[in-house]
Amino acid sequence: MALYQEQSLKIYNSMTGEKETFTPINEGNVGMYVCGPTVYSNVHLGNCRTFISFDLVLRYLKHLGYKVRYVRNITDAGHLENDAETGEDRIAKKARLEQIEPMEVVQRYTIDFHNILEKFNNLPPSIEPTATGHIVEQIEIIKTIIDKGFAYEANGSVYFDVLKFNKEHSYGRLSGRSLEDMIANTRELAAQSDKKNPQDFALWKKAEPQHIMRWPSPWSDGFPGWHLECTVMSTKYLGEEFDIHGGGMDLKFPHHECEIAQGEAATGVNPVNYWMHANMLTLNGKKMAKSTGNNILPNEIFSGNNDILNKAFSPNVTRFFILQAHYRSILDFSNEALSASEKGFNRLMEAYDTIEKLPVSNASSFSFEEWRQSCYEAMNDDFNSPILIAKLFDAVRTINNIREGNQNISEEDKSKLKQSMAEFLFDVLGLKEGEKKNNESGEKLSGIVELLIKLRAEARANKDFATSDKIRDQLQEMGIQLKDGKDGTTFSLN
RNA sequence: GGCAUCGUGGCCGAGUGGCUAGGCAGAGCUCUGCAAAAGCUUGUACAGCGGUUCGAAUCCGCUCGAUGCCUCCA
Repeated sequence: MALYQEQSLKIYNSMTGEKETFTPINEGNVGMYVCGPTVYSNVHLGNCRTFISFDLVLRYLKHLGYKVRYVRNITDAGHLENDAETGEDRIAKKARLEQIEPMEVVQRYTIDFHNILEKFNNLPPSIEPTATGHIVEQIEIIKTIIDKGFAYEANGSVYFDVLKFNKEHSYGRLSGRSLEDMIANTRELAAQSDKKNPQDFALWKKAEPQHIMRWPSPWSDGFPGWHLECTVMSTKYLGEEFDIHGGGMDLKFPHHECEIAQGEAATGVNPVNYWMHANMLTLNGKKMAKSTGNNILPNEIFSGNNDILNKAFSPNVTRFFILQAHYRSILDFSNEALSASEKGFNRLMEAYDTIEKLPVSNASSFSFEEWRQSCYEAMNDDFNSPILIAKLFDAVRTINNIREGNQNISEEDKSKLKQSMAEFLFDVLGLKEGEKKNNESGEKLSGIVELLIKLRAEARANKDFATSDKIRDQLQEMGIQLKDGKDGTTFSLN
């Protein structure tokens, strides 16, 4: 029996604003689509938060025994600067500025994106399609939408007719807007536009002569609109109706709203059952964004080479910091918050390592099953990783108390606890087991330190504290921390 | 201006109509030759003002403040 049959997962659906019991279309299988990055620059930590959030979702679904097809796209064309009338393609702009081919830009930042996510220990998607690889499909769906009467051609470009669509369906459900309000409050300057209506959005844009990224189509040599690629690639690989669609909160409107419209216009059915939106990461209380310079790059965190942090933090700790907040809450990034996470994280991992050394008793003084189920309940409640982590810290206290002889654990519970902790820490939260000093020089180092510990112990036995303190203090200066415990001295590298 | 979200102890962050997470910092204690490290113990906070209720920080209203979207954005 799969775990998902025992556990009742609830997901907050942005469409309804409520937590709903998750039931996939095909039992045991989940289709999930997440909007990926536009690869025109390095991903910053804010971008990463979204992908880490959905990595948590993916991992938990898999842990529950679902077979998940996870599709995450790469936007390598069609994403314009500013508005669609005058904007320049982001990729093309970068290529022009750096005097390289657009595909070089795409390649460079796609590689960067993959590297960073790998450092964060994100699982790769099942399929990672690109917009430029699906031009044919995008042209086909535009034809369909035109045939159904929800799009029109104007001067070589094709626009989605929002007003027409709104008469038969409804536009604005996801973001809680009404088209009437949008029309009443639009700040659109009625510039030279081919659109019938300011709310209409481009499905296909005719390329200006200087525009280098262009493809032939029945309407013009041009390029697809940004919203279209996600509709095409999600439905191509997951079906006209699929389970989960995710993305950053800032994509809710207009991007996801347009996706719903395109999907319904083309197929007549609502494409997505559960909409999930990850909230923003802020820095100094403001949204982290490339355009404003208010951001930090993952590599700047890992190296400590930045003005915000006073030291480097590992990808593991950074991931832990992100998971200590719920994915739907705004999270503020700061040196203090990250150091607090680091300390907590280290304590958690040390307790995990302690489990196997615990003395066992005939019976446990606590209920393992109750604790385990409380961990599942946290995750079942819309992937509440902060609560799960709190439960893991409860286990830390229990583990330490057992070690101190204040509590007991049975042989059976001990192995179960170890297994469960590993599952939650590594499989579900996606943390990496500490980088062990598992190489040859590491072994030699620990041999040397063990020797010094022995010498120091001898000095202490002879009450030669000058020597013993010298060894301890100098090792400390080198970043090797000696820890005098009940059963001898151990050490750790800072 | 419109739509939406949020405002929790020194800091970060969950949650909830009464049983009042968790982490970090602080304090006390244990251990220690002294330290450090580690461990244990310890915190009644929920923007303000009204209202509903036996009871609200949790529901409703207003005020103030912050943020997001409305144009590209994870």
